[in-house]
Amino acid sequence: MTVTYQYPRPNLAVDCVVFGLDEADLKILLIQRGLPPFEGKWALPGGFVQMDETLEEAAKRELKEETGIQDLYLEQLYTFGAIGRDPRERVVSVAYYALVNLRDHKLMAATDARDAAWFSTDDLPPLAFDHSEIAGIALKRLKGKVVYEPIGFELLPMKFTLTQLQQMYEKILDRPIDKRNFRKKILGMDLLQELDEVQVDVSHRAARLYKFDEKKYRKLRQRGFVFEI
Amino acid sequence: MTVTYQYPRPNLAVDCVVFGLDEADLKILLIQRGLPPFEGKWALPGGFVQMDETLEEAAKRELKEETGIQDLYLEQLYTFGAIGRDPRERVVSVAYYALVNLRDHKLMAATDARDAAWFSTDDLPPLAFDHSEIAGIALKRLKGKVVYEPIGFELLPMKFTLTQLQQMYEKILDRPIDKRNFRKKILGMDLLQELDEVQVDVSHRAARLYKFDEKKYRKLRQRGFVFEI
DNA sequence: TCAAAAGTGTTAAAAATACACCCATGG
DNA sequence: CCATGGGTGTATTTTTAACACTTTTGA
Repeated sequence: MTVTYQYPRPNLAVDCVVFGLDEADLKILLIQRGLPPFEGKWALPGGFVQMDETLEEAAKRELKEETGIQDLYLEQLYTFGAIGRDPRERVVSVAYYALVNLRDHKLMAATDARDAAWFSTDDLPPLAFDHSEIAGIALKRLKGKVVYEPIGFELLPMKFTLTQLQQMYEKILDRPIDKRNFRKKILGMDLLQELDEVQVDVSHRAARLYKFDEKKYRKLRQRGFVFEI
Repeated sequence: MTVTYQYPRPNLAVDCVVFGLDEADLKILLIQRGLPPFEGKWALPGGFVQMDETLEEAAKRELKEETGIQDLYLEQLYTFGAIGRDPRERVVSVAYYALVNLRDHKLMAATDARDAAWFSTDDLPPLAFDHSEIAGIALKRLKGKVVYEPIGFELLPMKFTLTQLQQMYEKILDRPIDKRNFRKKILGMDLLQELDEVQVDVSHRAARLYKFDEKKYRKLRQRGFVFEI
């Protein structure tokens, strides 16, 4: 299929910075490119926007195609439009960032990608295009946003302990948090639902499990409540 | 000039939400469209991105062409990519928001625009395309950002009184601020340079003039200082 | 019984808020 | 001399920060 336009148009793409958390640290999902340009190099998953899909739909489609990941928290980050950012031709890219629970999402590399893998945010390989810059901006946004919106829960399993929650913030913000003050604050918000369950298979006292109460949060926010760590 | 591509591409545009402040309230700059679609309707200034310019350059060019405004604080807001947002064809638009000192910028409507005018943010006319939504998101962003980045100064003249500064925040945030506490806080940040000048032509005690010290702010920020109202 | 992490309150310091009067100037 | 907005300090409340020991559990 070919099309003709009266004026030239930039190509429009989406790129995704997918964050995941494991026991060790905060990670980003990268794919190894199977095609030129930058063949063999690591890059953010992404691709061109089709005419019948929104930007967010394009981001979700590409993620699924290239990494197998579905059902995630996705939010627009920034649009990158520098002239030479793609060596072939003009490409403007709308970047998204996503948060997933790393353990729930098994990777499978597919179309256009040789491989897909998680990389620690403080040990990223050199990336194709301007993807290092995009990843850096995404990380900065995540650090900024996680403290005043309850998005960090997206990185955890549905049921989590207060220590897991605290460590999530410590890893993202890269600073220690006082355990007692943290618990006081987070429980005081009345956003967590205390479950009648505790950890299993741990060789020490099992911690109580909690889950984030989305419904309660929405109600509180309507009344002017602002989440804050 | 015509061009042929292998696959269809969305058209790429920019739109600008320009905020200005006067004695009365916070305003947005609109143009009255001189061409279809939505001919005669009010809309955000904007237009298509050319191949040899970045997104920000496109935004600045369109603003200058359509309203005569130059030299302003400009920041990317969000990219809008819903399928039917332009009735003619698929157009993805990168929205920017800008802050100007209303009195320094005389408007002159030009290309594609019949007219350009300032409208109070709480009394906007119905707008073309999805521009009402864009304006709403821009206002929300401004309210959110003005409290933790010193961008509000862009709305004031270079030299301003503390009362003007306070009223700027009151108009944007839409809530009263205590005069003494405000002065204590803002002067305590050590970001304002106290000038040896006072207001002229006022029929009461003339207030001292200040200016924002950009250099000092950058230094402080490097040391971890975070601006906050 | 030991190792490992869970769980729990109080005190001090800092920051935010509430609040009212005198002063300088021009008309 | 009056109207208008400019300029200033203190007391109270709220929020944040610092800090250490006992409990539970499985190995």
